[in-house]
Parts: sequence; structure tokens; C-alpha cells
Amino acid sequence: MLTKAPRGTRDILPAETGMWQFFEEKVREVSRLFGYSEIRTPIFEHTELFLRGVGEVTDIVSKEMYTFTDRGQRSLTLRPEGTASVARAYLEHKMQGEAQPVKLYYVGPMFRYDRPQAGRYRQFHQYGVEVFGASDPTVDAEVIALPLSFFRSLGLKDFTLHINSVGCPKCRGEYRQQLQASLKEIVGELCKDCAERYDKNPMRILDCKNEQCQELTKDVPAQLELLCEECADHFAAVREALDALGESYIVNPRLVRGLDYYTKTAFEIMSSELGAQSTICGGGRYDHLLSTIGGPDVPGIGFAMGIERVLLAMEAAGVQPRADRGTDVFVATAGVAAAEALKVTLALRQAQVAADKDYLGRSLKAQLKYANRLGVRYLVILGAEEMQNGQATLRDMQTGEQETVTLAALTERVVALVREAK
RNA sequence: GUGGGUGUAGCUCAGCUGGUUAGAGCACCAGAUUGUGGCUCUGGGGGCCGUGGGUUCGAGUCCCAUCAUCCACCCCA
Repeated sequence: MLTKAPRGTRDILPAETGMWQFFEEKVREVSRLFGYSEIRTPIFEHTELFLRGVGEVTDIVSKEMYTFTDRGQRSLTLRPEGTASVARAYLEHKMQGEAQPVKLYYVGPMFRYDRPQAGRYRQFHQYGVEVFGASDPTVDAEVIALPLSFFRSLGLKDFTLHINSVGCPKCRGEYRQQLQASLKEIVGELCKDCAERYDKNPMRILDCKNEQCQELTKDVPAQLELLCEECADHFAAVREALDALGESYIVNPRLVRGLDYYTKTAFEIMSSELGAQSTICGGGRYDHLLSTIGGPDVPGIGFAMGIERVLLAMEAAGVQPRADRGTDVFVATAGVAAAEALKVTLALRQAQVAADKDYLGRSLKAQLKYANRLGVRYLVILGAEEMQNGQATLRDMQTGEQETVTLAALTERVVALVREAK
């Protein structure tokens, strides 16, 4: 156990960090283009924030939170998602006083006590954005268009956008009652999970994967068909905006978002490259989240993207980040000149050349072999002969050609070669 | 929380119905070449066979438990 990362966590090793860096570069690029600024909130918050913000009856809160008590007897929770924290920061720093809308993005780890699965971890990472202070449907369209554009910039193609409207507190309450009424007679025939959902979250029954449940509920009206006028108009306007952008989508009346705070627009982007956990991005509008956690009634909308899942999809799609160039030069010694080797290595580094040397007192042959494994293009050899003449041997590992250079001219010569090789 | 699969060398895996000192390929180290890598050849280091218990004269192999891991459900990114 000592030498094993905790369940559901993992190390991102050097072989993978190139992909992560590529992803993060694209995040910054696309976010900037769309007008978002980065915010970095704490990894843990008062437990109360998630209870109120995410909703006490959600699975996330009721069974997936990493909650602990600190030495001051405060109940704290490792953040299971990003929206509540960003909303809290918006209120704490009185951003309603800044120019509206406020457009923020974040990247970082989230924590949920779940059974690990393909594309699901207990510590996972999300890229998300939030827009506060704008209820216009074109904002919804922009928040949907951003991840689509982002995925394309990563080189992904096989993904599908699903959209729906989950209504507002007004029409959702009415719908829920109607739904329960129309399900009342068949609830006994539904699967075990759906029987539980009947009281807890009846909207989810329509989303059940069980074939019998699908069959039994196929004529039950969805929320989408019973929206109030305001919500219906809003949804129509979002569709219009997406159409104008030329984005195709599937209207999925059975798409339900798990978190309490969602209103009106809900959407998911699914990758066809993945297994069961195929949702790579999910989001929607949350017009009453701010007031729920004690702020003014400022509308909001955002999305969250699962980075591990997107990386998995990229891998499946064969996307390759540009390879890291690594070390340019290796400084080898032949028995003597250990001090000179360090001096030469540091001089090269100072000249912006990635240089490394042997630290194990290995034979020249072993150093060559090591340099070869590093994929180094040039090798500097410092031996007794060279030292006597104040020179160094410079070897091109690719062609095998060698030249003799004076120590005084060595750095300049290497810089020229490396620049040429780029 | 529920169900199923899998745990043998650093990695990928063999190990037939339980039977001698547990193997291969790749990787690693060394030598062939006492100052020159990649290819080749030769040699070498490495394994509480996940862990604990049981059955048996004998367990990597069979049984139970446990842990880990993978996949799926629930739910979600």
C-alpha cells in the first residue's frame, strides 16, 4: 500500500504530460479567444457550499463527497465540481459590481468518491467556464459553441451535441407533479432503480437504460413538451442561434442534468470514441444558483469538461501532441575532466541549449548508449587528449561525423549546430 | 453501494488434468570493441506466483476470504 497511489487516483507520468500540456495550451488559447479570464479557487470549500449549491439530494452530495473536519472543527469538502466555488468567489468578491457579464474559466482537479471505471477517477480534472449576469439565449449558444470549437482545435471529430431544456422552478414543479401522476400506475413494473427515482428524481426515469422502462415510458410527455412560455421561447432562441452558427445537434427531451441548480438549457457532448462514460462535456444554465447560496438573483450558465475523458478520446482518435524536443547535447567524459564537463554543460545551458552529462562515472561507451537513449543529437567528448590541447570532440549522433573544436569556441559552435538542426 | 473478469520478472504474457531448482520476449547491466551509441552475438542480475487461510504426501495450479485492478450498473466529467 505504501507504494501504491490511492484507489481512483493516478500519476500522470512524463510520457503523458505532453498531452496534458497540449490540452492546457489549447484551453488558454480558446478561452482567451472567447473572452474568458482564468480564476483559481481553493481545492476545498466549506461543506455547506456544496450542500446548498449542488443540492443535498444529488448523488454527488449524498454519497460522493470527500468531507473532513479540520483542526478547528470546521467541516470542509474537497470540491466535487467547479461551479459552486466559482459562484462563491463571484459573490465574495462582489463581481456583480464589475462590468457584466463576468466570464470566467478554470482548470483543475475535482474529487468524487465513486467506483473507478474507464474514464472515471476519484481525482479527476475539469476544464470549465461560467458566465454570470447574462440571460440572453445567445450566451447559451456561445457556451455550447466554445467546447465544440475547442474539441475541433484538439483534432477531435467524432462527437455529438445533445440539447434539452429542463425548465425553470415554475414549470418544472408543475411538470414533476404531472409526471408522477402519469407514472403512478406503472411504477410497480419499472426496474428497481426507477422505483427509487420515482420519489427522488422522477425525471430520471425517462433517462433509464433499462429496455422495459424505456418501453413503458415511451409515451410519457417530457419536460420539453410542457415548458412555460418563457422557457419555451428561450429554448427556441437557443436553437435558432445554434442553427445560425451551423452547429448540428440532437434535441434530446430525455436528457437530464444531475445537479439541482440547472434551469432552462441543458446540454451534453458525447464522444463516440469512448465506452460507457462517453460524456466529455456537460453544462447548462443555472439562473438561481447565486440566490440559492445567498447572493442576488444573477443568472448564470457554464459547462464542465472531463479532461481525462477528452484525453482518452484524443488517444482513440490518434491525436499526437508535438513531441518534446528534450535534450540537445550530452557532455561525455573519458576518464578525466569531470569538473570541465560540468562547466561545459552549464555554459551550454546558459546559452539556451538543453544539455546534460553523466553523473555515474560510466564508461564512455555506456555514456554514448545513454545519450542515444535520450535521443540526443550532439555529443561533446572530453578526454585526456582533448584536455591536453584545450579542445573537445563534437560528434553528430545522427550522421556519426566528428569534429574537433577548441573549448573556447565550443559553446558557440554547438549553439550554431542546434539552431541549424531545428 | 451492486454484478462480472483479472492478479506470475520493470513491461507483455506462457506455465497442459496439482508433481523436481517457475519460463519466454522486450527492457536493464556487462563483455565481444582497455576513447565511440544504434545492428548482431555471448553472458548476467532480477520473481514472499497480490495477501491470508484451507484441502493435499505435495499448490503458481483446487477451495474460501481479503485487497488491488479492469469492465459494467447507479451516477457523472
